[in-house]
Amino acid sequence: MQTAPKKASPRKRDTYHVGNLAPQLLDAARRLLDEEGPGKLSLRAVSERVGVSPTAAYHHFASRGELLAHLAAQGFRELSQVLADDREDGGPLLQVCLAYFRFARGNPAIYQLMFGAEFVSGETLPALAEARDEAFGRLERIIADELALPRDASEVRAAALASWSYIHGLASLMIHGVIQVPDAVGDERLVELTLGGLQRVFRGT
Amino acid sequence: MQTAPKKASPRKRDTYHVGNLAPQLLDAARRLLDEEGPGKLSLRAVSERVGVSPTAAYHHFASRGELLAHLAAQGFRELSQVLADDREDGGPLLQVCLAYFRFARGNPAIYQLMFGAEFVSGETLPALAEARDEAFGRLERIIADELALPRDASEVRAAALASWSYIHGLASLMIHGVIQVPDAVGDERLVELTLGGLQRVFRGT
DNA sequence: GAAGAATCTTGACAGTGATAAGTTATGCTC
DNA sequence: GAGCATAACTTATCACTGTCAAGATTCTTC
Repeated sequence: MQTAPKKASPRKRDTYHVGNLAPQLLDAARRLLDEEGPGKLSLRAVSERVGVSPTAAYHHFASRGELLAHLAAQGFRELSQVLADDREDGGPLLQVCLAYFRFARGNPAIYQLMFGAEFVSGETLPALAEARDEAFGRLERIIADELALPRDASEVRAAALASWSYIHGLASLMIHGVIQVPDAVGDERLVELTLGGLQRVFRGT
Repeated sequence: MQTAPKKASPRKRDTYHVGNLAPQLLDAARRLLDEEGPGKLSLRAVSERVGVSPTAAYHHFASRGELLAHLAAQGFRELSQVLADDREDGGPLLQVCLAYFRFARGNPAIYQLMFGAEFVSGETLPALAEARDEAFGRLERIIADELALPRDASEVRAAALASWSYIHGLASLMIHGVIQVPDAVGDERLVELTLGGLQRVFRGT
């Protein structure tokens, strides 16, 4: 099982490579995504990295989109984990937004994929919707705790959706280079600043 | 120079010179984008729609990306217009968020392009950055008016960036199908609900 | 009119996702 | 173990994409 040539020689295929290919493909895709960014993520590149023929993936995924969807689902699971972990001291909202933002900043390619339009249009993979819903549910619970009084479920939902919109918007603008945060500012400061901005907006009203 | 056949027949190339090709290409691309969505927006499809050879665009745009960038810039100019127009009665913030959201809802493909990662990475077209900055500047001025007291410029900027993050995040989540707003709710209601949610969050803190 | 530049076309190349048909390994049944 | 059905993987190929190079056409300027 350990032939694993770093880079499959393009000359001749020596082994057939039966094995659990799907997770290997996902791993390779994830690494390729982090290293080269999306756009470089072709099935051929992924397959070559694993050392397998360009069309081998089709025996495990219906299409390129489905592979990407699995990747995105994995991203949502990681995000859920992050949101669950970083809930310690300080204002819960600030903490959670910071953790969210750091995840996006640290994994821009995956984040882009998670919320990109590559496959989201049309019907999505059930596992993806599930992972996404779970991440949002976690956020929702945190927001529910944040709100002082016990509230209507729909109110909690609206507040969570609004918070999600804000932090996702900030992350999206940052990732796509729309806002270039000067290095002197830093991520934490950016989140603090904008949260303070929101606070000021809603005090003034 | 008004030969200008409305729609070139795709069968045979009868004339050589079309005239001012660049705007025609942009127009065709815009319509194709609205009708078929991104992903269907290939240079070949655009060229064929204008009735011109597949590579004609390269005499007016350096690459496909540059054409898309011009399209995005146009989108930002439209958005600026929308933000300037819909500033009448009611709370300015709600009005402006509504206008913004309606624009995104009404032009999902262009909006996706404006904030997508297709070309934003790397150096962007100056005209695009300019149009984007102008749209944000407009938002910034609106937010400045919204805030009661005269404020520090950086505070205004932070508040505007936060507001932008929120409404962009909401639009992005909607466009990518992450949140499916039930038809019974409607756009206005969604914006109202989430704005109310934010208010509640920042009151409770 | 002719020269030269701008504009547009044809032809080609490398790369992409995807399908179809053939090849090899795995596992099941006796 | 032998035989065979099936899953896993490969090769060959297709249609499509962005892009470049070189040729054909039109416009401009003298």
